[in-house]
Amino acid sequence: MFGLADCNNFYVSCERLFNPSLCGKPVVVLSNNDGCVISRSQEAKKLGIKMGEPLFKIKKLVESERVYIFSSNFALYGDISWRIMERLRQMVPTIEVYSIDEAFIDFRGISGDQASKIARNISPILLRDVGIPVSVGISTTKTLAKVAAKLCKRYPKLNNCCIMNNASDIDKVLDKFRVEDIWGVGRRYSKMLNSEGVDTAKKFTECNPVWVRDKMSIVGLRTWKELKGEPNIGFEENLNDKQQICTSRSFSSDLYDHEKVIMAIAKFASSGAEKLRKQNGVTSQIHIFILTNPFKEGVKEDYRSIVVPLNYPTDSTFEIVKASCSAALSILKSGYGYKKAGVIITDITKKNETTGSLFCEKDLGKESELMKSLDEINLKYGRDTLVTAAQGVDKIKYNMNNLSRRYTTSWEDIIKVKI
DNA sequence: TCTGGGGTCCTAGGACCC
DNA sequence: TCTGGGGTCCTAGGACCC
Repeated sequence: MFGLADCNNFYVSCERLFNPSLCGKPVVVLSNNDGCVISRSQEAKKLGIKMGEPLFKIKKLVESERVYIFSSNFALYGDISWRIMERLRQMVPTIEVYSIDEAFIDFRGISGDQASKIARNISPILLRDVGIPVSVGISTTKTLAKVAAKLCKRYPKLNNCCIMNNASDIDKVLDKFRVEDIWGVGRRYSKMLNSEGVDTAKKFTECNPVWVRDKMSIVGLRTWKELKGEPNIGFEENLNDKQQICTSRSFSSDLYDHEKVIMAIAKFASSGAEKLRKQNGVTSQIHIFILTNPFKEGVKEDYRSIVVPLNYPTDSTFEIVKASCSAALSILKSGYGYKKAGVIITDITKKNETTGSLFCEKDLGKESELMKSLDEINLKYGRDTLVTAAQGVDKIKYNMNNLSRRYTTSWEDIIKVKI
């Protein structure tokens, strides 16, 4: 059996944890720059607020219905997530942390009865020890466990735990389960399937596998097999090392000043480099991209990206910032207002498994020590205590007008709460 | 006026090799 | 009129996820 533990309305639940008066009220959490809705309480869903909806489109509703609004506070959510995962690890054999608010559980080698017994305890214990409501679904494959977890959210009488293991139950569930709700079937595929008359998960399992493979590639076929109870998606305990690290932001206004865009790129590059060092990686290739506001009509539109190969694999902030900035400089065009930019670090290998370069003139050992000191100083005295000059001193403006405190991770904020 | 950010995997097609 | 067969690697783009 496989299980899935999935936090309910995670970001909203985190905000409520430190502000219980929000319980029972409509609450939403916004994306960076206070752009779109990315988490909604049950009450907010009931008001018809959709996932991904821009804030300005629901302004009226927010005012008339007194919806509580929060800017995203990832320092808080990340820390609460870590607590959830640590507590979960103590209860079950093995977990795969799948996202900030979800973990798969490997129950293989344990009897169905025992797995069910454990599963029923997870939600009450996490609620008691961490304070976050969690749905738990278990079944014979990851995809079916996803279905089961979704049922918990649909039927409160399940008490946040749904065990789906006999064939006739699964059959009944799939018959009522819409194809667009299946994990792995997105907007495009559900539209295609619907147009072919395949509107339920059950009908999907009755499709010809050759047809499925043809229309939805090998990925779709895997989903098809999983729904029929045949495990086809691997269980990965260590998903920590990223194959690419992307750091990007939208700006609060269009930037016509190239210098400002370059400063932002330098900042993205250096925070990417820091994440790279955290996983002991080195990169030999970076992508830079810049774009104008695609929603704005009547202005000149531009999207540009460039791939920069590096001379030798590196984790140095200096190298990565330098390469990123000069690449960005080469693609920026005057007269365009840039709304968003980003740096993607790719071609990542392990630092200790990478051979040095014959033609590198730098003392890489020294550079490594320097980076270590840089990271230590920024850890001790706070982010951006020490930055590259390219990044500049002036902060680039982002909208963040409804930010809660970092209740669990910032010493200043912890003190404030106590007072 | 205001529209997120960070990932994964797969496929097709081009450039190149012998 | 006729023009091989078998590969690899890379990239862009598309699909999906949260």
